[in-house]
Amino acid sequence: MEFVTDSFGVQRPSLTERRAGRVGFDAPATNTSGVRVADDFHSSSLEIRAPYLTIPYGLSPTMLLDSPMFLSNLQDQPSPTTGSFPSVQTPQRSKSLEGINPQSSDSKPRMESIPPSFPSRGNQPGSTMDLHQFLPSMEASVGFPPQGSNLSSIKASTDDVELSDLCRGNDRSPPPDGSQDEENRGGNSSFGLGGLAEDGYNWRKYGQKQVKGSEYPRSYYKCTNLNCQVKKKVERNHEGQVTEIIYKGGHNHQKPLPIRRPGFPSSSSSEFQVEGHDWRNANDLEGAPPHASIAELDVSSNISNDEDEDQVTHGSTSLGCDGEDEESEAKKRKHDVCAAEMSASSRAAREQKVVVQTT
DNA sequence: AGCCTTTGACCAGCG
DNA sequence: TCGCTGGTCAAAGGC
Ligand SMILES: [Zn+2]
Repeated sequence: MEFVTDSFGVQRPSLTERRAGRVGFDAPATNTSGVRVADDFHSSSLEIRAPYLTIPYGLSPTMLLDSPMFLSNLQDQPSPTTGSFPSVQTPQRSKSLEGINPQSSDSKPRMESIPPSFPSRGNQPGSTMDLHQFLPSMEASVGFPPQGSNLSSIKASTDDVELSDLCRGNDRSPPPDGSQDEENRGGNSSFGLGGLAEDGYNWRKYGQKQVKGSEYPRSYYKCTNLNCQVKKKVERNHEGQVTEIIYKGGHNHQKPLPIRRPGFPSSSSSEFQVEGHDWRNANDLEGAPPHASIAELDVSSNISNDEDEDQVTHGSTSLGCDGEDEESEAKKRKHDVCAAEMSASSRAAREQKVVVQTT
């Protein structure tokens, strides 16, 4: 991706023109459908993915990232990797970093969003952090396996953040089966889970493609917020579970108002609760909105880690009041949630582990 | 009407 | 220069 000045995501004039010119289509031959199944798995993505962090399912990546504990621990707790406990290693940035942070003029655009905050902490390349400590706290704040969310693992790299094995439906991106509509429509997701990886933002899918390194198709999403060019790539397996999520850029706005009703997850807001945790309530609340923190975080990620906290705190979240339509949505969501929960429970048995790998 | 997903095609980077 | 690949566009259609 390419970065871009500030108009990232926006149709570039040149492009537009070009496209306009070709309207009638010529249809050469690009066959998107040429699905290739991971043959050389990892070929291109390897570098990027190599470094990753696997987190117990139920944890929200965002939370992770936002969690001060987590961050601080990453930074301060270098320790050897123990077999039983996770450790994090910070990879050095890989090539593809680009970002997009239009808003922060000073920062170069780059890609990463949630993750950014994550990696930003442990930027020392090659360093290994012990996650023992932050885990507990995270769990606590997150509320462990949140219903409906099946985050089984998260991968994070300095470049892009990757969340792996998120539960299906977490993302509002459509499941393979086609039930997607429920999830996506109007930014409401059926599972509501909005995706753990989700951060409580609204996303619009703008493309899908079979990526060579991955077995599953990758979906591309953009933040629907005006002026926000954050993007994310989501990969889902045949079951609809999110296997990987990569965020790019940082949000320059607050999360959409969640409609949160006790006991019910909300659609867009569902994302807040994806992990059974409400961003607004947690420590991350304040600013945790991935957006803000991320945007800046990633900026600092290359450099120092000190500022993370500031950024993390700087966002103020409005606890949104409930909207009217909220109820109807809530109902709808409830329904979805139930489904999600069911599946979640079945998946509960998944291994909960944190694995960090470095290149 | 508005917003979203789907989907085929185009574009750009890279080897 | 060519082909591959990832990313994006935008028309079409759904809700
Ligand atoms: Zn945004």
